[in-house]
Amino acid sequence: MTQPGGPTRPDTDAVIALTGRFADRDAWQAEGWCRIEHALELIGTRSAMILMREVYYGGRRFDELARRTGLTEAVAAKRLKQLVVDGLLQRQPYQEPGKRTRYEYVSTELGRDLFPVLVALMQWGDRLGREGGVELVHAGCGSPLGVVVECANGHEVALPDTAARLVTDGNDTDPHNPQSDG
Amino acid sequence: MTQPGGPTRPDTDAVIALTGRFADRDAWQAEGWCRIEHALELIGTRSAMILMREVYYGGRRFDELARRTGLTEAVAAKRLKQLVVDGLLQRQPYQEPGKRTRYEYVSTELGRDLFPVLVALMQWGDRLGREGGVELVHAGCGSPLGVVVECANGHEVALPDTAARLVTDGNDTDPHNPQSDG
DNA sequence: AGGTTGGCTAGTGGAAACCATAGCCAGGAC
DNA sequence: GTCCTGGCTATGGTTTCCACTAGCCAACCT
Repeated sequence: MTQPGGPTRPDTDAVIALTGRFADRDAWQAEGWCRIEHALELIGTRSAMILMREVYYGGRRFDELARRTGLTEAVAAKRLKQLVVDGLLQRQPYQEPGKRTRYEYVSTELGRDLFPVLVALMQWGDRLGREGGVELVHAGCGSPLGVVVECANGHEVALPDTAARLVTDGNDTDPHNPQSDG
Repeated sequence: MTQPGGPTRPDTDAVIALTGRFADRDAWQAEGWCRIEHALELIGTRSAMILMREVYYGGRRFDELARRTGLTEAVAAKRLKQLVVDGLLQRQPYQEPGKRTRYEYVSTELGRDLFPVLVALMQWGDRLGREGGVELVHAGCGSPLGVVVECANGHEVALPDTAARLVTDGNDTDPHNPQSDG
């Protein structure tokens, strides 16, 4: 798994193998390459994450979301506005009989795609061993949810079987074409 | 899926069904019940997350981690110390020939269990459509990684098939025993 | 003994996150 | 009209995050 002539530090049991141009890890401190950081720019605050949680739990209206998250209205308003700008939520008009038109917040597809992140966090949070809490279960069979890391070919992938590469490297560094490796 | 006599707001297409005592969502704003918040207490900062990222990428030594994350040494030192206290990392002595004993940071099992969270975040970050970046692939077949939400019985679970319940409710609210629902 | 290096620690400051309280505004209820 | 209510907005404060700069300390080297 180690690149020939690659990193100064040998691979160990439980790390991700760096391949291609990314094998020179120290060349990539510059910002803009890490998708985790991109994700955290949008949902890196506690308020953003728990507001999305409440939307998943069916919360829609402003005061509902503010109250159930325990956030102040000021923080909830600011964060909801940002989540709409960022495309995770959208405002939808609604009208209860005899009331004026209001807006509620519902998930966009981008927001719904956050589901695995929430599940992964809850699963990891479960390992922290605090008492009680809420867990997610499969409505069909009642057993608890978790996430499984898989590749696009459907293989379950453990940490030692993982490699990292720059997308601009294409597939020329994948193990099937080792001769083209820089 | 809607609880009989349940919440005031009807279920919609893409939310998690609240079951049992948790169906009264407004009774649970108190802190301590949400595993997402527990998780975020430990890895809720950008610095914690990207330090873990670098450990996954094989970083071990202090200056390596500080430099590759782009964090200042002060921030890196503070956060690494906290990650050790929280049990995600541990300090291991090492000695290069002719050098004094130093410590490097390696993942604990708790830290390694964070892997699906990182993958989920990267997968979601990919949807944000920024150029380039690093992606994770299966070393065996070269195809990109993602996470799949599954229940403990191995069923793949989509958002509308998801229910939330309090763990203290046991299984008495699962769909197989609807008569015991309070 | 003095210099160098790796691994921190300390001080300062700005920005962002969060809380608390108070105010505003549109429109149905009266 | 006036009141009330839901949905914000504004102000002010504390805390946390993070950057920058500078300093410290224990070896190892000379």
